[in-house]
Amino acid sequence: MAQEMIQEFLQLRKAYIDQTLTRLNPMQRKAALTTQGPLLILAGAGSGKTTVLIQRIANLVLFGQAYTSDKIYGTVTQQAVDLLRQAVQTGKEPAGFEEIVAPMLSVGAVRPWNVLAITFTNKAAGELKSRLESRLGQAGQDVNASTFHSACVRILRRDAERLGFPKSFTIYDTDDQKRVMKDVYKELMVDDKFLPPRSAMSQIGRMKDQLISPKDAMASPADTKEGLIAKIYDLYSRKLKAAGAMDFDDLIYHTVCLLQDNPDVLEYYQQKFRYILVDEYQDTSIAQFHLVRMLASGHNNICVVGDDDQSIYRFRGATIENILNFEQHFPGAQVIRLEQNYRSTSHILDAANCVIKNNSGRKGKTLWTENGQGEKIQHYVAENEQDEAYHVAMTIGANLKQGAHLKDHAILYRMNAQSGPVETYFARAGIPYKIVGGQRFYDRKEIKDVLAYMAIVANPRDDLRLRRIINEPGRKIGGTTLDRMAEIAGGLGISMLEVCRHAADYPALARGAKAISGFVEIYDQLCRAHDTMPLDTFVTELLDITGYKAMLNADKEKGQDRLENIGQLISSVRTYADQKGPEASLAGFLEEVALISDIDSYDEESDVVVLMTMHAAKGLEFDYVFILGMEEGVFPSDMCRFSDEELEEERRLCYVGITRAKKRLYLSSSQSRMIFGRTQRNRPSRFLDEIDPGLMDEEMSPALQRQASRSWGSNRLFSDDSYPTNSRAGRSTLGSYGQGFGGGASRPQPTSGRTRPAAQQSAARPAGGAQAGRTMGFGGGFAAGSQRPAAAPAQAAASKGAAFQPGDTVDHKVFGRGKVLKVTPVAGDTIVEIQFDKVGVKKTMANYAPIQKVEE
DNA sequence: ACTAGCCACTTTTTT
DNA sequence: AGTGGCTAGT
Repeated sequence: MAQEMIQEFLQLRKAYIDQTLTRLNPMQRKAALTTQGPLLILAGAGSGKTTVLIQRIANLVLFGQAYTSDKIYGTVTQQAVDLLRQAVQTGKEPAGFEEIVAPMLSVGAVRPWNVLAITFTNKAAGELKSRLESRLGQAGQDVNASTFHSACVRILRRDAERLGFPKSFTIYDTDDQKRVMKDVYKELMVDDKFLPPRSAMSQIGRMKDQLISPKDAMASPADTKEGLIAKIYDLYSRKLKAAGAMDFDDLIYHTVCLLQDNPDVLEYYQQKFRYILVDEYQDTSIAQFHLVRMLASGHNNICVVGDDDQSIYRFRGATIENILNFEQHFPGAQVIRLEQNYRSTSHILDAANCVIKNNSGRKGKTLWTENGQGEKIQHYVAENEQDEAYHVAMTIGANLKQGAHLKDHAILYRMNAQSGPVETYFARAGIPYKIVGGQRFYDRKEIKDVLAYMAIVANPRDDLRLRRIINEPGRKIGGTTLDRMAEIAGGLGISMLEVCRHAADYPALARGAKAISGFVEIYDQLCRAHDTMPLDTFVTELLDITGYKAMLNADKEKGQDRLENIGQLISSVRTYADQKGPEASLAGFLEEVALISDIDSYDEESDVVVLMTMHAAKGLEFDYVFILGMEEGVFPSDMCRFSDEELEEERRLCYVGITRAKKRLYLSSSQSRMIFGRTQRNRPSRFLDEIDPGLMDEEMSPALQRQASRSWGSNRLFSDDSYPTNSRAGRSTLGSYGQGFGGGASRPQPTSGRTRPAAQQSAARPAGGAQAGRTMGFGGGFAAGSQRPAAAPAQAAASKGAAFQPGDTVDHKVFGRGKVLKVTPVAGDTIVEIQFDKVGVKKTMANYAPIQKVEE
């Protein structure tokens, strides 16, 4: 009898646990319930892997191994069985459940702080934590979730001294690295033509990713160049160590060294992290693999999630082999594939599959979905990048009319530089947007200066940062003095600041001694301020003590902007201090700044169009996705011309880009594009050719259609000579032209040059032709397609600006209705200030903004 | 020591 | 094309 009761309890317990996973499909469920031993989850794009990760952690914390175990902690009573049955049947926990049944539901439940989850970005870590918190309450916050880099910093902060680094070591960014490298080049008298510093830096980085020490590198140089790199690597490392600094790669490298050389430290972390999860495993490096394997070798509970088709960071040292060879690295590993996609329409998914199947060396999987076909993918052939930007804006406008929001739209591209034309267009048209990536806020000069001041207070050994600000504002401490100082410091093996303190003792510094002691005075003042004040007050005070504020106040041009930026920095210090409470520290803040990336601050709630690279878009999803620059030489990039491996990486990147889209995907290629200061004509990307034509509609820029009709006789523009592989574009152009011509509705439009002298036009506005084309396009679009662009551009521009008067009611495609407040003519255009009903006052450019006068 | 002007280089992607 | 770093001149 008792045995039957126990059996029933076990069955009910299993059912109950199952019930907590109701939203998972069978494969996802299996992944969430497989808690012991090595596990590889091959998760295709949009397969719900984040949900699985969360459910898996929740299952660990709430139930441990109860799902598969026959153990029961406590005595099974009829009451317990009844309560549990009731919970299973009703889906609700009855009174008494918590006290009587809950303790019997778990077998070896895992304490949340014994779980380590590694994510790719800080943002992903934050999201994981907050979703865990809503599932598990406080326990969710106790789970360790962070990036490799932040996890390593935390480990190193405890024990950096064992490696000969101060606990408050500085983290060097790329810019800092470059400066050190410059010194190294000077000291070793390396010719930077023979070996570009960038190349040396990246090769050194790759060595660190492979756990090759400077000694290893020096021991077996394959040729002179490698020998030289080894020497550079060695000196570079010594310099960083002397400065008490680590670069990004060092954070991983030194952590691995620390754990390898200190069994007690390793054991501590093996005990601490009993369950390890690694997301985006396809983008881990060799060093990261070793780190994971060392940590996991205690309990062997290692779960990695990834998609070999989404490996896009090889250039940064990621080795796709980690995921391909997981089963060899961790014997007995189970593998679970998640291939059902919940994100995209089947058209989009099929297109992604079309592209990626051209890669070799894949684990191989095919995503499928139960979502409908959806609309076809659109391929827009633009005349140039302005036309491309214009088309994006128009399409977004049309989507908004259908009820979509700005934030549902993402514009993706290969390189940050491609954001420019779109940005310009959006800014003028008043379309709200945000760029993710590009130059970071923290990369601004004034910010880096203030941070450098903060850094030398935290780490007096940081010579590099000292050099940055010792004469900023000017204190009559010049290059010669600094070089001598560096020499003395190097000779004595002490920091430059230490040399400054005794400047008078060194004859070489006699001339600058007074200025130097003035700086030391300032430095000591800073330290006192730091010791006695809250962090944000300290930074505010710092600006006064150092004279930095006075310097900016004196600068009429850029001073105010820069002070505003610094104001932002101070408020982020305040936010940090509020968040961390008594835990807040200067080093902690600097560390957060060093490791933060732009994507981390991306806020998906704010209703703006978002622009970013496809790399940055990894892990995100949007209803409407635009991928710009689908051209050979742009995407795939020119850099991978000679390497199949790199071409495959580009293709994976394309796969990532396509699979970001939920509802609609817009691809565009441009016939000509200004790139690196040159106008190029690229043929459409091979990735376009790889997509089944049945999945895609093609649309050609109106400007190109007109051109096509003009050159039809000579048949030059789309001859097979100029577009060898673009027969599809050629056909459809002719097709659409043919229709227009056949219907007699359209005649070749006059060129802009005919109605306005070409010389005058180009003098007034270099890209006048293209811009005029856009302006007209907008007009046509807003007149519901009834108007054909026909007027001369100069007139169109002038008349459009003049069409608005204060008091007019206008309709803006993005902001809706509004009243014109003010009209200000400017060179070639008109600023129209509008009070909108919903979004307040905005300024727009008449020629660019999607506005139309409304008769009342 | 500082400034102005010139040249060269940039850009593939980022923790 | 733009920026940043470097040189030469004051």
